[in-house]
Amino acid sequence: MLDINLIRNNLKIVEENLKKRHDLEKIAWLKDLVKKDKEWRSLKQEIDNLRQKRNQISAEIKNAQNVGKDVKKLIADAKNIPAEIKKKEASMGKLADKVNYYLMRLPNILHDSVPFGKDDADNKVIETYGEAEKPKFPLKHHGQLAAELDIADFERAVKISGNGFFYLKGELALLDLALQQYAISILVKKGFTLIQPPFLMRRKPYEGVTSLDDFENVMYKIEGDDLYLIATSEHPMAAMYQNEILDEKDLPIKYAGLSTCFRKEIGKHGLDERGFFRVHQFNKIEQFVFCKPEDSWKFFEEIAKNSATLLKGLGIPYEKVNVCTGDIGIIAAKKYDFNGWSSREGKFIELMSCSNCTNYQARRLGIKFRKKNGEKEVIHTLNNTMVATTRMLRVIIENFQTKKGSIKVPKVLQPYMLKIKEIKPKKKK
RNA sequence: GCCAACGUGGCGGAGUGGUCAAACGCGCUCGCCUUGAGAGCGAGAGUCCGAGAGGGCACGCAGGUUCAAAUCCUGUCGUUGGCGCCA
Repeated sequence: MLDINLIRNNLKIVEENLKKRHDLEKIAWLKDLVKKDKEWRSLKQEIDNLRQKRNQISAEIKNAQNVGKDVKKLIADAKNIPAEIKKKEASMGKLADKVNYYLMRLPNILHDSVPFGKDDADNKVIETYGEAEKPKFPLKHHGQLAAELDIADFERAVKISGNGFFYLKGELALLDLALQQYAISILVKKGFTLIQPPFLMRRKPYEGVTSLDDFENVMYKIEGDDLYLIATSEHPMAAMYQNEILDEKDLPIKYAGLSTCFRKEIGKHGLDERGFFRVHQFNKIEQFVFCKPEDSWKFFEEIAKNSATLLKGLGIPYEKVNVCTGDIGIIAAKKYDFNGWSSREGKFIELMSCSNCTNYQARRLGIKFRKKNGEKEVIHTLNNTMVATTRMLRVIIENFQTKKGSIKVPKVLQPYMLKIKEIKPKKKK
């Protein structure tokens, strides 16, 4: 959410920002927003004056009663005021709702280093690692190979839970855990605290961390309870300090969120969307940082580097992309995507998404910090995927498969999976 | 899940329809004093509108009653205790 004072005092900045984002239809909102805000303020003044009058008469009534005077006339005077206040409050409420509607939907102010562009074609690759090689033999689709090796069962999962679910078995289940543990080990060494949040959240705090559309399109609701399955641990982590004032000396707070994620949305049907790419349930380690405003760009680079460390460790070629002004979401001021190389498909696929939300997310959540001199300021929040296991499993299965149909386990993961070096076809007994 | 009590500042805790928004105590920030620390003294610290003067709101949250609500009523969330259920 944008600061209303920015709109009151620096409308030009907001307008330029919308132009950069190619979000032109929202420019038309600004005029109405300014007008409604003005109306709201003058109405508030009227209401405050009425309240003052009412408070004065109430005090007079009290004083008159104390000296035994008749208060009938005063009470009659006061009697009409509450109704008048109520009427005006209803109009004020409507104005506030509209102002809020705009504020919630106007996007964050972009950082100057975000490349100008229209859509994902204009995103700038700013770093590459490894060789994006074509395979030397025909690679199998990860879902097919996993089924052949009997380390995943999609068909039976469909039978009991529907499309988009899976059983992980044996070495693949171990590999899933190993990825999480490897990710955790990197982050914990960097001073992150591992945190396992609740996997279900109430509606009201959830509204603070996601768009209303998500409730319809993405999130699973528990029938009969005011609870939703989390779509990412970012949500319970961000909501954690809602409406709190943190102490400057406790910052930064760096969390490595560990959770299963649940999402209704599911990709188009077709070969490349089957298997582990778009699924209703997956495990994820997520980086989340609360910090002082002056530190957020430093941490933005730090959490991006952690993702790079993980990909390098696994030996997955990647490109780091500076997402352009037209393709970035409304919450982030700047975003890097990390896309891993899939040699079977011969293209990069999105594995991680790293955002500096500056104070945009925190303002909506009401998270501030108290400075040493007692002043309060809205905090900055950042998040970045460390590893979303199913996507990573897909890349590992496809990139590290051998001609004879086995899968080589990346060296860094071997200590976390009982020293298994290779997932081989099982011998028939 | 049921029953009961409770929910006030950074913390402990007063206040049970109007003189109250925070007595009293602890902690915090700034200043004076001091070589320094401590003690002592003084000032400050919710939020919104307003250039300011000033005013509004705020006692878990949301409603209601009343001229007037921390205080009365209803709902809700939470805490604690008791009972029940249960990996």
